[in-house]
Amino acid sequence: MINPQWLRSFTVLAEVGNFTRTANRLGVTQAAISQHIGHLEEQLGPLLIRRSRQMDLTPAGHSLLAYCHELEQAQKRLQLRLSEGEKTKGEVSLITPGSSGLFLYPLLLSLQQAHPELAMRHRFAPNADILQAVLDNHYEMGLVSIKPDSTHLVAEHFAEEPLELIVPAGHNPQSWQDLQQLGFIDHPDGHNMATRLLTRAYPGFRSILDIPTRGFTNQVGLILEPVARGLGFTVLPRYARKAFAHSSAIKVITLEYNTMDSLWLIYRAEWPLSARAKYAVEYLKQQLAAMALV
Amino acid sequence: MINPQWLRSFTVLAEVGNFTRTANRLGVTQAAISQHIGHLEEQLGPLLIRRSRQMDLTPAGHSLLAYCHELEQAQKRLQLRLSEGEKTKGEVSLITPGSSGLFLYPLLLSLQQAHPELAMRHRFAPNADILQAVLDNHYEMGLVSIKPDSTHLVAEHFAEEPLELIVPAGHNPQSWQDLQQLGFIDHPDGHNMATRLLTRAYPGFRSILDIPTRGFTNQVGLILEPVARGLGFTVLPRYARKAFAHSSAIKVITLEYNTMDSLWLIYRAEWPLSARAKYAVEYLKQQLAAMALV
DNA sequence: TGCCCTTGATAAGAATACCTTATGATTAAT
DNA sequence: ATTAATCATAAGGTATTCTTATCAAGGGCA
Repeated sequence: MINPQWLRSFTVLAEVGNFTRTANRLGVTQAAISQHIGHLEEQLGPLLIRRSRQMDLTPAGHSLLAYCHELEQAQKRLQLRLSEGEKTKGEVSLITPGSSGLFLYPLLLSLQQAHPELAMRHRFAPNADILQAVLDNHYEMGLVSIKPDSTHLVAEHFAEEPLELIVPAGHNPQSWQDLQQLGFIDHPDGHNMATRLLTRAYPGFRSILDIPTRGFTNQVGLILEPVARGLGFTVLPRYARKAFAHSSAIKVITLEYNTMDSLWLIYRAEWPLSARAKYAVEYLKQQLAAMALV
Repeated sequence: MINPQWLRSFTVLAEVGNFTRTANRLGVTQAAISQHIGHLEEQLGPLLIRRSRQMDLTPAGHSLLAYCHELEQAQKRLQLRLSEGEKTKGEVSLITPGSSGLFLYPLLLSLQQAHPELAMRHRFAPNADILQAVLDNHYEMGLVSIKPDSTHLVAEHFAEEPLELIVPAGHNPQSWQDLQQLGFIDHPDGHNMATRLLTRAYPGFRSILDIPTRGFTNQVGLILEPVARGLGFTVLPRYARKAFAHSSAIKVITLEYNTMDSLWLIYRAEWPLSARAKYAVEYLKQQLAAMALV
C-alpha cells in the first residue's frame, strides 16, 4: 500500500533533483525523504539513477511521476465536486406534485437554457412518494403541499397562493349542487385542491366523488380550456389561472374565505442543499414573484 | 492526507452496506472500519447516512466513491506501464552508427508498419556519442562496434559479420597501392571499417588517409553504386553488400584473414530493457538471420 | 595530495498512527 | 422483557514514520 506522502516526496524530488532541498521544501528531514524513496523503490523497482551532480528518472520513475499527476487531477476533481462553487453546473433533481410541477417545469427548462451545464431531472408524484424519494436520496429536493414532520427532512416554505374556483364565463353557481350540474374538470392535484376549497366554501359538501368528472388533463395550459368552453369547473392556484390566455372565457367565483395552497420545499436535513439546487430554488421563487405582479 | 486504506474501507462499505461485513471482507475489525470512516468524515464531511436497515451515501459520499474509482483506474494504468506486457506499444529508442543504422532503420520501420502503436526513435552517431546517449538515458538502446567496459551498461552481442573489400567487377588489386589508384568510396563508418580490414590484409598499410577519397554517401543503398561504376572501392559488412541489387557489377576480394564486424547492443544495467525494446531487438536479429541465408 | 563541504544512506530511538480488545448504546425481532 | 446484531468509542498494544546521529562518497579548492 503506497503512502501518499511517499508520492508527494517523489514528485517534489523529481522536480528539485536533490534530496536535501526536497526535505527543506517539504519541511521534513533528508533521512525521511530517503526512506520514502526507499519504500517506493522496494515496491516498484529502481526509480532514480543517482548521479553525482543530479539524478535521472528511470522509465519506471517516469511512469510513477505520470501516475502522481493523475492522482493530483483526480483530487482536484474531488475538491470541485465537494465544493460549494458550482452553482451553474451539474444536475438539479426535483420531484413535485402534478399541477405545480407542470407549471414549474417550463421555468426549470428556461433556467437550463440560460445555463446549459445544468441538467434538470424532474418527476411528478403524489405527496407520499415525494417524501420517500427525498428520504431515499433519489431526488435532492421535493415540493409538497403538506409540511412533513420528520427529523430527516428540512421543510422550507416555498410558495403560498390562494386556490380559486374557476367556472365558465357567465356562470354563477349558488351551491355545490350547481357545480354538480356543471361537472368537474380534473387534473393531477384536482381532487386534493377541490376537496379543500369546496368543504370550506359549501358547508354541506362532503366529497368530490359526488360530482361527476367531466374531463382530465395533465397539461397545465390545457386545464382551463374545457372550463372556457363551458364543459365544467375546476380548482387551481391563482398563479396557474393567471397564466391562462383566454381569461374572458372564464370566471373566478369570489368566496367568503380564502383557501390557501402552500408549497413546501423539502430536502435532507443531514447535509446542506447543493449550491446549484439553491440557485434553482431562488430562480423559481423570483419567477413566481414576478408573475404575482402581473 | 487521506490514507489509501481508508478509501479501500469506504469503497467496500459502500458496496456491502454494513460495517461488520466490510470488516470481515477486509480481514480487520469493525472498530478499524469505524475509525477509517470517521477519519474520512473528519476531512470531507458526512459521507454516510446511518439507517437501521442499511446505509445511504450522501452526495459527498457519492463523490468520494467516484474519486475512489478514478484512483483504481490510475493504479491500473500504472501497473500496465510498469508491466512487461506492452511489447507492441510505445516508443522504441535506438541510437546506432551510421552504416549499420542506415541498414537497420528500414527494418525498424517495417516493424512499426506491422505494429502501428510502436514509435521508432532513431539516431545516427559515432560510438562515443552512442555510449553517452544511453548513459544519459536519452536512448534506451544503442549499437556500438566496440564493447564498452562500464558498470552502468550491459553489452550484449548483437551481430557479427565479416567485413568485405568490395571493388568494381573485373578489378583485382594485388596491393593497397592498387587500391590507392582506385580510390576510396567513404561512408559514415568507412574509415573505421577500412582501417581495420586494410591493416590486416596489407601489412604495409598505415592509414586510410593515404588513400584518396573518391566519394561519400550516407545512403546504404547508394554506397556500392559508385563502386559498381568503377569509381572506387569500399569496405562494408557482408549483410550490406548482399543487399546490393547489381551484384554482377562488383567483386568481393577474398582475403587471407577475415575481419569481423561485431555489433554490441548496449543498454542501462540499472534497469531491465523494456518489453517492446526486447521485442524490437529480437525482430532485428531475426531479419539479419534471414538475410544471412540469402 | 589533503582538507572541507555537501549529499545521501542507514541505524537507532522517539513520536505518531493504526490496529485490536473491550465496552456500552441503540435497534429490531421474538 | 430478552436476545442478537450493529456501530461508536476508549484504552492499550503494535506498526510505521519521523528525527538525530553517523558514515561513506564525491567534488571543489588551496
